[in-house]
Amino acid sequence: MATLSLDFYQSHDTLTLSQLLLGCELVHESPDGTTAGIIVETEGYLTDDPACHAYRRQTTRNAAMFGPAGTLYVYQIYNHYNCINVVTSPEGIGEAVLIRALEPTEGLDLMAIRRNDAFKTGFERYRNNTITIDTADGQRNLCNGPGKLTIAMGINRQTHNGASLITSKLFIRGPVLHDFDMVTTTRIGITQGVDLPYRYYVKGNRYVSKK
DNA sequence: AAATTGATGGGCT
DNA sequence: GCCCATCAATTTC
Repeated sequence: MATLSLDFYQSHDTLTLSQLLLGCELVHESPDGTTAGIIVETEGYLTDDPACHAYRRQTTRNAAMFGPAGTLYVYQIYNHYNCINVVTSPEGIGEAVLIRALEPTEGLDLMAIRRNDAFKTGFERYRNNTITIDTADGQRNLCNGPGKLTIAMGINRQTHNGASLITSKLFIRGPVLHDFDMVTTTRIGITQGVDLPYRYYVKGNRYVSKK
């Protein structure tokens, strides 16, 4: 399946893209190896939406959101975690799609190594945690949340915030999942705009972070 | 089973 | 100083 083009990111509004990205495959061809997973859960953030990081003004943190469509916005949340967004608005406007969960398809062993390394260097209380991919539960645990998938895919703020999904080693391939039912609901973990139905996920998919 | 809480970085309200 | 688009252990029905 072909890599999504600039034209694709430019041709739809943010909420449409939030839905169209479901079933597409996020791929990272890193120096350590390739990992990939099907996007099964997204949230849209709009410029007139109080929950959006770009709601007020451009700052050093949210600057990438004001880049062209197809730019990656990576931000840090709650200490050690990062979350990734696809910018979906023209340059100068800050809208994006948060990728909240992946169904892993490639490089599960590398994902587990990265998650386990993160446990060792992360919060002291989780240092003894281990993920194994021998079980279905272990595999489900790799990428079923925005903080987890960012670790498993080897994405970090330093090298990926502001990067282009069109020209870099991190990109999205066109839909590999077809004919699924989609659930539309409210977003998770926010304190503003809590009633807006901007969260979408693949119905029945076991890798979705939360029902 | 569900609700609560601790960890403690980095950018601003 | 204060506030988080989280994760996983712990506590509480």
